This record gives sequence, structure tokens and C-alpha cells, in this order.
Amino acid sequence: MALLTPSDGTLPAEARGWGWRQRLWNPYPGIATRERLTQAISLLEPRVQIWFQNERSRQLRQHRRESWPWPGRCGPQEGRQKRTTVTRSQTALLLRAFEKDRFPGIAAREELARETGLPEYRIQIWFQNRRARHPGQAGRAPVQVGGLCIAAPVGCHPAPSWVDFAHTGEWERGFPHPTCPVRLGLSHRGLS
DNA sequence: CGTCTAACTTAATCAGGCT
DNA sequence: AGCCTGATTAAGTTAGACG
Repeated sequence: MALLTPSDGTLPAEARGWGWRQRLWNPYPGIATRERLTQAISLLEPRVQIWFQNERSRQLRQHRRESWPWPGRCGPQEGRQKRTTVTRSQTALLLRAFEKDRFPGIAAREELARETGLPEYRIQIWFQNRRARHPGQAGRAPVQVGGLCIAAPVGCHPAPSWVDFAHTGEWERGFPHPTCPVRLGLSHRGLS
């Protein structure tokens, strides 16, 4: 895949000429700015959003390393993505998918996007929120996963999360780290 | 092999819209 | 008004590309 980085020169010329890291550089672009960027460089809006996430992360790290204060958000906040209305039928479809697999890969998300008519990235957000808010709901959570993951090396699970330890339906705070290698075999990242 | 980056995750929080 | 839930954020991890 082509890398989108300002440093290695693979950032499309249009974007490089966009005043980035100059006076115009705004680490918190609103939906309008992101949309403009998607047109300027031929990338999808979610990819632009992820790029900004990673770029902020890099800059924050650098600021800390060099003990510079991170300015944070300044100036008027730009508009957000308009709230997507998910219909009952779309919700039902997503719920069925969620019960089957709480961590759908890209292929599954694209399939769901096709079936629901919602953008793939919105599907991803829906699953994120659903996992966060319904940790104990039916479905094969990282469970089998979680259980196995517990036995995995410590570095595997830096932060506790919700998990059904013994497949009993009793949900507790555990360590089903999303990137636990055990999980990778199931559904983590449908990417190639 | 080390470094860098895209893509992914959780957790917390903001904010729109429905009841 | 309160609640539910979509959108956004920081912080962290992993895989893959590249030198």
C-alpha cells in the first residue's frame, strides 16, 4: 500500500502543497476540511481521519520528547461529521452481525456496508461503540480468545477490558487485548 | 534488524436526536 | 430533560514496507 507520509515524500503533491506543517496546519480538521482533502488527494475520508490521528500522535510524542507544550485545540472548532441516522432495519442487521462476530474484519465490514447502505467506516464506529457499551451482550466476544489470552505473555494485554472468563456468561474486567496474537487468528484485521 | 507508518483497538468524552 | 448512541479524541499495539 502506498504510504501517506509527509516525511518520506509519498504524500501526494497536492497534500504537500496544502500548507501542511505551516501556518495552515490544523491537527484537528473538521469534516469539511477532511472532505476537501479527500478531493485534493485521492484518498477516502476515513483514511484522512486516521492519518490525522496518527500524525497528532507522532507530534504529541515529539512535543513530549522535546518538552514543548502541545498547543492542543486552538481557534474555533470545525464542524463534525453529521450524525448518521441508523434505521431500525439497519440496526437489526448490525446486531445480528455483532452477535456472530464482535470484531469483523474489513471484508465483513464491507459486506455489511453493502447490505445496510452505510459507509464502511460508520460500520466500524458502530462496532466500536457497541463493544464499548454492551460488553456482556451475547456474541462471541474475544472470549475463547479472552480465556486463552489470559495465559498469553504479559505484554499481550496492557489494559484490562471486559471478558467472559469461563464461558459462563459472567462478564468481568479482564484482558482480551484486541491485538492479542490469539485473537489475530479469528477476525483481527481482514487486511492483507 | 530497526524504524516508520497505516490500521486497528479501548476508554473516555462530546454532542445530536429521539422519546 | 434524560437517555441512547454516533462522532471524536488520546493512547496504545501490530503488521508490513523500507533502509
